[in-house]
Order: sequence, then C-alpha cells, then structure tokens
Amino acid sequence: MKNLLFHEIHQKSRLSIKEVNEALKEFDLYSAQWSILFCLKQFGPMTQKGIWQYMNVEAPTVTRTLVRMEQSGWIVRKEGSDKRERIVQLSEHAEQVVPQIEKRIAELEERMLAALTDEEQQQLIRLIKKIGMEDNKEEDVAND
Amino acid sequence: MKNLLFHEIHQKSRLSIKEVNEALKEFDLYSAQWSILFCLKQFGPMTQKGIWQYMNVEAPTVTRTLVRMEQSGWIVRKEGSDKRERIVQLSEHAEQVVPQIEKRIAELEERMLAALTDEEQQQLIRLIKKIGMEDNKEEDVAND
DNA sequence: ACCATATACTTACTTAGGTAAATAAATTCG
DNA sequence: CGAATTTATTTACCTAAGTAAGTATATGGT
Repeated sequence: MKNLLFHEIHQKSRLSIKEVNEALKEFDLYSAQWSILFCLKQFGPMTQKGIWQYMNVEAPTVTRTLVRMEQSGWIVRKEGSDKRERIVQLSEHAEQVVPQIEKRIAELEERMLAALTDEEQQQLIRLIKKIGMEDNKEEDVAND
Repeated sequence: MKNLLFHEIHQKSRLSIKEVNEALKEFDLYSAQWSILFCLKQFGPMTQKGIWQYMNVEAPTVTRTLVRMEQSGWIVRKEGSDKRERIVQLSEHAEQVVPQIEKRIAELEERMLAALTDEEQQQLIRLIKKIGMEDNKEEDVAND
C-alpha cells in the first residue's frame, strides 16, 4: 500500500516537469534551467555550490546545466576571489525575460493546483516535508 | 509560494529514487527496473503497452529499461498472438528474488515515512492525487 | 483484394539526475 | 616554507525520461 505514495509522488513530479517544459518551450528553456534562473533571480549572483546546495542536487548536475545555459546566453559565470569557485549571475537578456516566464509558470501552477484549496496546499507541503530519512528533525518541520 | 510545492515534490521524488537505488544496489537493480518487476509481480505477464500505461511513462522509456532487464536476466519477452506486441514476464530468477527485494523496499519506505502517522499518509496520498490538469475529475479522486 | 490508417514497438537524439575519479586552488600542519 | 589534506569544479560514464520519426503488423473502407 505504501508503494502507492512514492509511485504517486514520482508521477506527479514527472507530470509537473512535463507541463513546465511545455510552458517553457516558447522561451527555449527547460525546467531544470528555469529552476536555476528562478534561484538566481531570488538570491542574486551566487557560486555553483550555492546553487546545488539550494536545489539539493549534485555538483555535476549543476555544472552541465550551467554550461548549456551559458551557451544559450541565459547566465554568465565569472571567477571569484577564491579562484576555485565560479560566480553565476543572470545575463541581461535573462533579467529582462525572467518576469514574463515567472508569470507564465505561475499561471500553470495555479491551473495544476486548482483542485486544492489554499488550506489543502499548505497541508500538502507540510506533509511532504515530513518525508525523509532520520535527519528529519524539528528544525525542518518547524519552518512553515 | 506555490513554487515551493513543486520544488518539494521534485526533491522528495529524487530523494526517494536515490534511497531506493541505494537499497537495490545489492540486487544489481535500479529503481525504474524495480518498478517494472513490482508491476509484473502484481499483474503477471503483460504487454509493454500495459506496463507503460500503468506506470504513466512513454513507450520508449519502457523499451529501454526492458532491454537492460532482459540482458541482465530479470525478465523474458515473447511474441504475442498479435505479432506487433511483446509479452513480458518475470524470469525464474526474478520470481525467486522479488519477495526479498519487496521486503527490503518495504523497510526503507517505512523508515522514510516514519515521521507521518497512518492518517497523515492517507491524507498525503489523497492530496497528491488532486494535483494535475483539467482531467482531474471525481473518478480520480474517488478511488481511495 | 488493396490501399490507407491505426497500433506496438524501436531507434536516435535531447535534458536531467547520479557516482567516481581528475584537476586545480586553498588551507592546515609539521 | 613545503607536503598533505580539503574544497570547488569538471570530466566520464551510467540510468531515466521525453519527443520525433521509423518499422512492422493489424484493421477498415471502398
């Protein structure tokens, strides 16, 4: 029975990525790339480590995505004072377009969550956050 | 704010896959492969279409995974009466080992859901199922 | 019976994620 | 100071998922 839960999460994850990719098509962008743009918009220039830590993925994943985004002109990477690290920031083009994308994605999310009340959405986030391994202490659960 | 929800789903999806892969290592198996084994164990021999429809993925995804599983001896594919379709079933080896894997995965899931009561788990499934596009009618929500 | 269409699967190519190992810069310690 | 260790990023190789287009078998309409 519990299989159902992970099965369901896995499916909704794929579904949302698929829908986001569809919405991003007109901007020539992919979901993981958008996640990074969104992150940079929120926090300003940051190191690659900052990005993969926030996104909770491994370093190579971010490297690859950033290479593609640099090639397509969404981001710029420059050397930090610590020469090991590279500081990532939005390109001018990205700065201009990100608000439009944000709007488009917000509409999509609203459509996909239309069947849930605001209360249910909050409940859902609260419960999902509880999933995990032992390191799921109060601090993680408390920050809502 | 709503970004948080998809962000969270995406992360838990990755996390659960990562943990499942870790648990499956000793069986030389990957999460998507296990999903198919589980499916075949539940329903018995079925066509590839049956598998990708149940799993809610595209046909090529299943083709690829089955090719690997056939090579490593987990499944067998034979021609159906309709010569276009291929009927997939567990190998003898798989029949023997699947129960052990099932047990291992069940333990893992229990650990990952330890912070949620049974009631919360049911609630969580109910809410997740509500996520989707327009085709989210009563039938989908009612079947719990 | 034949041609057009539909269906089941496969192939080729793309993004996205992971691990392991390599590289290069910083830091620590004797 | 110099060698050893740690840290940030990259490279190489794996699974997983998607789309688009190709192949082969069934099916339907005239």
